[in-house]
Amino acid sequence: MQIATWNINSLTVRLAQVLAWLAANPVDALCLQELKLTDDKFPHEALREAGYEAAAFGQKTYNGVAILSRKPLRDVVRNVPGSEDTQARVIAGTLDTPHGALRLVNGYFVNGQAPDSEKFAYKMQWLQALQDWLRTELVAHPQLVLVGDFNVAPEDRDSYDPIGLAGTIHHTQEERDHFQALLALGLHDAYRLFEQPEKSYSWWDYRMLGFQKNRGLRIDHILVSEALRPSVRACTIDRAPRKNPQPSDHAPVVVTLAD
DNA sequence: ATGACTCCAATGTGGAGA
Repeated sequence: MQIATWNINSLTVRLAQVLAWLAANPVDALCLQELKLTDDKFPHEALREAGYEAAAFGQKTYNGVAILSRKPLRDVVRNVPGSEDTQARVIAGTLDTPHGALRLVNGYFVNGQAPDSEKFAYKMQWLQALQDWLRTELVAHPQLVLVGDFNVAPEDRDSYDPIGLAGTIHHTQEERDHFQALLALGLHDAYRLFEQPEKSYSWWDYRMLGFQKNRGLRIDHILVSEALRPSVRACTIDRAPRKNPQPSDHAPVVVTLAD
């Protein structure tokens, strides 16, 4: 089975591209971030015609996450329970597979703006709350996949300019420590389970021909639990949609698990 | 370069993203 994650930077603007991508890549589940629309405007019907059900968690203007799936998603949770977060950043649900229940957690992690900002402090709190929740989620759901736009470049090789950007947002030690703390829960970066091309990124700035010059960051990730690790067959970044007219600034990441 | 590009809310221009 295949699970994908894609920050589409407005589902209103990108719906046609999402449908085209799904037609070419009929994954079992697609996790979206930055819907930028309220739930009453979510395009359930267009997605249903494409063969996907959706659990959405949106808000006006900013944020918003959804899980699209070919088969029903159950036990859906919106945001980290008890977190009182006013921003729509997490949606989770369970898919029943031939190998048992698979818990899927989709996050639009806080950007954090700058290391000395209030938004960065919020990012740190948010990451801690996610970590604390996932610790218990993993006990309840040994087969768990955490996907999303993490807004963290975990290592220097995940940035086009690790020296020039050292200590700036996405590159700070605090953010990387949080990423490592997620791995320490018993999660594995699916992309790094395989040999990958150098300079592999999932996001490129719209400005200054960022994509054309491959000045990007690898900040969209798929983490799999220990129980799922032996099942992972591949993990790839699909750069093709970034070449579309009016693209999202992020590319989809896809993991393939043994059937 | 407090930039660049894109989206949103809104019709002025600024916030936010990363």
